Amino acid sequence: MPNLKPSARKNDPEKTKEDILNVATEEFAAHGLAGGRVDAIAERTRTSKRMIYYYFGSKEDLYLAVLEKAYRKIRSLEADLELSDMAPVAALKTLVASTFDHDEHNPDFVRLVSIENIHQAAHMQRSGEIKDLNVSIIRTIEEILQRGKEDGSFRRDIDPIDLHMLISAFCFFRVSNRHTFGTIFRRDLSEPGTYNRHKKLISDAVLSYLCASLPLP
Amino acid sequence: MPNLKPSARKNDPEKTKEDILNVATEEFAAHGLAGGRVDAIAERTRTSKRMIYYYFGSKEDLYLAVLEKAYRKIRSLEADLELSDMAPVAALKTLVASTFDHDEHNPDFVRLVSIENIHQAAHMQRSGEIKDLNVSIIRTIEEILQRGKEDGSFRRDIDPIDLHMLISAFCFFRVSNRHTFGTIFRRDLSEPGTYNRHKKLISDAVLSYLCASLPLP
Amino acid sequence: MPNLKPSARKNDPEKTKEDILNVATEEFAAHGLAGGRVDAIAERTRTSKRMIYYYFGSKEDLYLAVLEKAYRKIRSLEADLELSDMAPVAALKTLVASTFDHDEHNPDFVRLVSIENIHQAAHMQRSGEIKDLNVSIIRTIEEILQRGKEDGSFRRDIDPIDLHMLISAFCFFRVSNRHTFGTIFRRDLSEPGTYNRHKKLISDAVLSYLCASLPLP
Amino acid sequence: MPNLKPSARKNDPEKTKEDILNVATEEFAAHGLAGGRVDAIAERTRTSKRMIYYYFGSKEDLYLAVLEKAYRKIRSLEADLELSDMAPVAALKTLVASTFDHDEHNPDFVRLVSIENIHQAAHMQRSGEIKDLNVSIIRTIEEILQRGKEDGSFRRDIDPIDLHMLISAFCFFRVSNRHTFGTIFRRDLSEPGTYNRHKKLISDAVLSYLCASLPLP
DNA sequence: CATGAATGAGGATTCATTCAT
DNA sequence: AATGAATGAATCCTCATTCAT
Repeated sequence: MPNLKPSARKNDPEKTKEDILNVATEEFAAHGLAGGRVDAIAERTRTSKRMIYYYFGSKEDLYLAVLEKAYRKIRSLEADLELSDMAPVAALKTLVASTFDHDEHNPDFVRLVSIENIHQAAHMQRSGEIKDLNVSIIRTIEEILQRGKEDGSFRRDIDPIDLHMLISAFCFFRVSNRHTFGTIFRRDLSEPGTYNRHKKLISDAVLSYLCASLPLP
Repeated sequence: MPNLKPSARKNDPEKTKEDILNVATEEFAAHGLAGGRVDAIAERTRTSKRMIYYYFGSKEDLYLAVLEKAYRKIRSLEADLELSDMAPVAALKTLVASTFDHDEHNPDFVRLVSIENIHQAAHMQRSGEIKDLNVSIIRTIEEILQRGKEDGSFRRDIDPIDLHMLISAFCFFRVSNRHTFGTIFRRDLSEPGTYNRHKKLISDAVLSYLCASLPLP
Repeated sequence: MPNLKPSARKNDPEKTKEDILNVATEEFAAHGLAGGRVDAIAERTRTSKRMIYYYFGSKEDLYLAVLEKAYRKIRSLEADLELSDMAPVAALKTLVASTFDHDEHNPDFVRLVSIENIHQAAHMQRSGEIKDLNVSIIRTIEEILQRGKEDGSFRRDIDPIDLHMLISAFCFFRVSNRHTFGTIFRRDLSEPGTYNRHKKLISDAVLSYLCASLPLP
Repeated sequence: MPNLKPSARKNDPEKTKEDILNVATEEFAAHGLAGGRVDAIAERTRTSKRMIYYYFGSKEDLYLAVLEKAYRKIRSLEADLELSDMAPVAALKTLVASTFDHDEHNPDFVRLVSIENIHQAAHMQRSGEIKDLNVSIIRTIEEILQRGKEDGSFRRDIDPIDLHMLISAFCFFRVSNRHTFGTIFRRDLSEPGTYNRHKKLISDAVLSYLCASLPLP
C-alpha cells in the first residue's frame, strides 16, 4: 500500500499550532496570563488540551509564543514603511499615522504589551527573539530627524527614542486606557470622529514640537 | 513611662482595614486581580486571612476597595493645585509637571489602572464612587484654555479632554510601559537624566502645540 | 435615685430568648441543622449573634431548644382534646381530624421532625424533656378502642401505637412529602379541595379498618 | 493464572463514577446535602476528591446525580410488577406488599426523599429526568381500581393518586420517622414482628377501605 | 502524532465560636 | 447582662499538568 502524501494526511501540525496560538492570543489578551485559562483555550481549539502541552510545554511558554508572534507581526509592519524617499515632514506624518493605525487596529497587541508590563517584561527578557528585536524604527527616525535638521524643516534636537515614545505613548494609551478613560470622562473612544480628531492631534503635536520657533514662552 | 493611648491598642478596626488595604494595593499592583493571592496579602498583614473576608467580603470587593482608594487619592491631589491664579502658560506648565510627577511617584496607581483596563473597567463601572468621580481637572483645563485664548498665549482650539489625554498619555506610558519599552530600546527609564528630559519634553510638546503659529507645514 | 421596676428595664431576657427561639425555629425548619446558619438567625433577631451563645451555648443546643419547644406545643394540644366523653366512633373521628389539622397547620413542626429523623433522633434522645414525653395520646386511643370493642362499634384488635401510626403516617406524609410528591404527580397538595378530600379519606380508611366485617376477601 | 481482562484495569470511568455515586448516596442519606462532606465521600472512594469534581462538577450536582439514580431504581422496580394479570384484590395486595418492602429495604432512598423535601424539591425540579418521571404506577392503580369496580370487588371511588398516597404514606413513614417515633413510643420499629404486623395492617386498611359496605357509621 | 482519564497542590470562602471589655 | 471585633479550622472548588495507551 502506497504512502499518503503529506498534504493528504489528516492532521497538519503547523495548522494545529497556528490554531492554538490564535486562540491563546485572544484568551491572554482578554484575561491576562494569570487570568487566562488553559482549559478555555483548549475548548475553543480544534484539538485537545493535551496538544497544547505537546506543542508548547507549559502555559507560560505558550504565553511567550503568543507574545513573540505579536512582536514578529509589528516588526514586519514597520519594515514595510518606505520613509527614506519622503521629505522629512511627510515621512514623520506617515510614521505617526502608521503607528496610530497600528495600535487602533491591534487592540490585542496593545493588551498583551500592557500585560507583559504587569509582569515587568519578565517573559520578554527570557525571549532572545524579542529582546534582540532589531529596532529599525529608531534608525529610521534618526535618519528623518537628521534630514529635517539639515533642510531646516525641524528646529529641535530630540533623541529618536524619546520621539518614538512621544508618538507611541499617545497612540498606545488611547487604546490601552480606553476603558478607564472612557468611563471617567464619559466618552466613547471608539467613535469615528474621535479617531480622526486624535489622529490629527498627535500628528500636529509632534510636528509643532519639532518645528516650533524657539524659544517657547 | 507614659501609658499607651487607647488608639494604640490592638482593636482598631480602621487601622486593621487600612493595613489590609495597603498590603492589598501592593499585591494587586504587582500581580493583577487574578494573579494576586489572598493568602499572600494575609501573610503580610498584621491580621489573618479571615479578617480580609470579615471586612471586605471577597477578593473582588477588596480589589475594588483598593481601586477606589487609589482614585480617591489622585482626586484630592488634583484639587490641591491652585491654577486659577496663574497665567495660562504657567498654569499649563504646572499642570503638566504635576501630572508627570504624580505618575512617576505612583507606579502602583499606574499599574492598577492598567490592570483595570485589562478587565475593561468592569469593576470601576460597578463603583458609584469612581464612576461619578467629579473630574474637576477638565473644568480647570477648560478655564486655562479660555484665558490663554483670550490673552493670545494659545492659538489652538482643543477639546479639554483631548488635551488632558495628550498630557496623561505620555506621563502614564512612561511608567506603565517602562519595562517593555526599556527592554526593547535598552534604556533604563528610571534614570534621573531621563526623568528631567522627559518632563521637559512633554511640557514643550504641549506648549508648542498650543502656541504654534498656524498653519504648520 | 429609685430602682427601675423590672418591667421598665430596657431588655427583657425572656423576650429575647423567645425571639431567638422563634427565628431559630424558622431557620432550622427551612434549612435543617447543618444547613441552618447562626449568622442568619442573628440577623433576623433583635439581638446579636453573641446573645445566642450567651443564652443557648451552641448551635446544637439551640436546635435542641427549638425541638423541645415544638414538642411542648403538641403535647399541650393533645391534652386539650376531650375524647373520653364521646362515643368511640365520634372520638376517633375527632382524633383523626385533630391530627390531620395539626400537621396541616404546623409545617415547621413536621419539617423539624423530618430533620430530627435524618439525625436518627440523636438530639431528642439527649433531651429528657422529649424522651420522657408522657404520651397520653396512647392511653386515650387505648381507651377508645376498648370502649368501641365493648359496645360493638369496632371489630378489629389493633395495637394502639400501630393505630396512632396509621393515622399519623398519612397526616404527616401529606405535609412532609408535599414537595416531592407534588412534583412527581404534578399536583398541588395545598389546594383546599385536596385538604377536604384527604381529611375524609384518612378518616374513612381508619374507620373502615376498625369496623370492617371480618374476614376480608 | 489467566490475564486480567482489559475491563478490569484501573481506568474505567463508569466504574469510578459508580463508586463515587454509591459512596455519595450513603453520605448524603446519612447527613443531608448541607451536612454531607465532599471530603468524607472522597476518603471512602477509590479515587480522590478531585475526581468528584471532574465527573460531577459540584457538590450539588453530585447530590442531584445521587437523587436521580435513586429514582431511576424505583422506576425500574415498579415496572417489573406484573399486576395486570391478577384479580383486583390480589393485585392490590401485591402492590401494597411491594411498596412496603421497597421502603423497608431502601432506607437510603427514604432518607434522600425526606432530605429533598427539606429543600422543597428544588433539585428534583431542576432535573428533567426526575421531573418527567413517567409514573406508570398511577396507570396501573387506575386500571386495578376499574377492574375491581367492574367485578364488584371494590365499592369505593377513589382517585388513584390519593390511593397511592394512602399506601405510600404508611410505608414511607414507618421508615422515615422510625427514629423519632421509636424514641417517643419506646418501640423498636425494626423488629421482625413489627415488620409483619405493619405489613398486614396497611394491606388490611387499604382493602377495608376499598371493600367496605357503605355507608360507614 | 494523538487522547481521555486522572491528579497534587493550592485557592477562595464560610462557619461556628470566643476574646476583651 | 451585653457586645463589637476577631478567628482557627474546615469546606468547597479550580488550576496547570501528567499518565497510560
